[in-house]
Amino acid sequence: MLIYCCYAFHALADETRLRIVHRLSEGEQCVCDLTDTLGTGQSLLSFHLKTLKEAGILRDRREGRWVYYSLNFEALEEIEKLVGSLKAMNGRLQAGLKCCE
Amino acid sequence: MLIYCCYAFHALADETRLRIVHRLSEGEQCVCDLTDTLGTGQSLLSFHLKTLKEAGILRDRREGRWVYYSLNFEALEEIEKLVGSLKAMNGRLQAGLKCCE
DNA sequence: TGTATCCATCAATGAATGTTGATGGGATCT
DNA sequence: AGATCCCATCAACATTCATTGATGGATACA
Repeated sequence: MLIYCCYAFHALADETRLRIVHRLSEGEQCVCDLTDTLGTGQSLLSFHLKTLKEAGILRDRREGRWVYYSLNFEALEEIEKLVGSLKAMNGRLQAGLKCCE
Repeated sequence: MLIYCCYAFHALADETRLRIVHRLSEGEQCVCDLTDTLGTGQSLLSFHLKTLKEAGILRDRREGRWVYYSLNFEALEEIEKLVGSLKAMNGRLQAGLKCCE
């Protein structure tokens, strides 16, 4: 889980990719729409989409000439769970309890 | 918020740093303890601690010769909020509603 | 069949980053 | 004051990564 999140964090640790994710949080989009919206070169955008996809954060779906990308709900949940678990242990210790895992 | 989380994600996008964060989730520790636990060189560990601190994820506190590091609860909450908001919008669209921001 | 569109891949370049070893600064102890 | 311990910083190197432009593959349309 730590290792997976390491990949996921790396995928999210880029301004262009975060903007992509933010756009896709509004719903699935094809590459050409993202190119227009983000003002990025098509080649570069494709590289970032691949990075996000390989990290499990995006899914893709082909429809004719177009490829649609969308967020992978489960990946976001994994990240949220990890961060939450760190917080949880922190909170327990702040309350004077011990970690039992 | 996106920009801040970009820095935070970058800080977390490293296996050594994730292990540091995981250790510190059990409570604050001084650098020499972390050096023993993680088996990392002292110089390298100091570099990673600085990276995490500059991203706002860690706090440090000096006590005599020792410097103690601990997690910054607020930073983790920011990350959790961002990831959660992405999920939330995604969910709304899956339910057929529109994003109104 | 030929052309146009959408997208991925490749090669090349420059910048950023992780790692190591050596040095130095600050605090404690004798 | 001198020695020792904890930690940060510096220089140097190798590696990774973002970016760009060119090429190619797949699909749709005339």
